[in-house]
Amino acid sequence: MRYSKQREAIRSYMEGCHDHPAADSVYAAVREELPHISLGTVYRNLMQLVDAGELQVVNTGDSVSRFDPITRKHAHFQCRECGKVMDVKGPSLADLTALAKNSCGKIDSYALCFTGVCDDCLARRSESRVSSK
Amino acid sequence: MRYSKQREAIRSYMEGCHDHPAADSVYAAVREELPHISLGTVYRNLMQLVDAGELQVVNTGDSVSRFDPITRKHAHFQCRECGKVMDVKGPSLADLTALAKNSCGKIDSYALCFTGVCDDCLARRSESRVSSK
DNA sequence: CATATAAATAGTAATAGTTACTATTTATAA
DNA sequence: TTATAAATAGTAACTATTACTATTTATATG
Repeated sequence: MRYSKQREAIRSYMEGCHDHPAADSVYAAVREELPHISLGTVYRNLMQLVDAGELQVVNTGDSVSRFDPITRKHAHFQCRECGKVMDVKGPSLADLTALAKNSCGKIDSYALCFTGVCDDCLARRSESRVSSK
Repeated sequence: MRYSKQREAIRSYMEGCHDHPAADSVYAAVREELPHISLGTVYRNLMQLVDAGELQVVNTGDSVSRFDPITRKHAHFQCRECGKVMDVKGPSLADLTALAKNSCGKIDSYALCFTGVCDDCLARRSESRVSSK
């Protein structure tokens, strides 16, 4: 894998990025620094970084792939109101397989995404409830 | 929701269908009975049946929506070799939220899909290993 | 039973996310 | 310095899904 300023920009953007952006968000962000970068380059490099073990793909079930710089397997939470995705610590593969009753094959990974309403949206709700009274 | 033979065919096909087909598989299957049914009709009716609580959407993370006549929330297992999706009993929302450490908001649902190699593919593997010796 | 009407359909076009292709640029080894 | 292979930008293609529209059809009512 040869150096390229495009990949470096993507890598350094993703490094401290904990809001699980989809490719188009990464594209928008990196374009501030490299206005001529193409969306295809963003996709290609994100996948290369995944293959290199520097990123992880997160699929919440809403038809877009998101990217996470924390490569240790972990659960996520997505707010159905604002769409935000957050990390969830706790469940390990061992915990989860211990709960699983079926013997369908050899389990070696998982994807777990919780759904609900995030604290911010809950707060926003009660704010507007109060102010409308 | 008015009767239609198309919806009835989709409903009765899905009723006893436990292999979690995607829309295109449902389309192919129902076309044997109704050769002129259109793919759009299949999608529309599958979603209507989901809205009516007769089906559930299953997202394994491979970019297609699958459909499941068991509407009680449950986990799944997908074989990375053959793509097959199976039901997994055991983990409940209560079990899973008990494991989750973060307080990101109010969790009210989840999607859990295990990944690995199914028993059939494991058997196929050892078969070919034996026969190639 | 006839018929009005609103729901559903088939067929097609459009959309979103993603991948593939290709001519050109660029990192880097010799 | 230069050869070369990897990477890029830009565009086209692809897949899953949704939207649109003219036509058909289930069904409630007179």
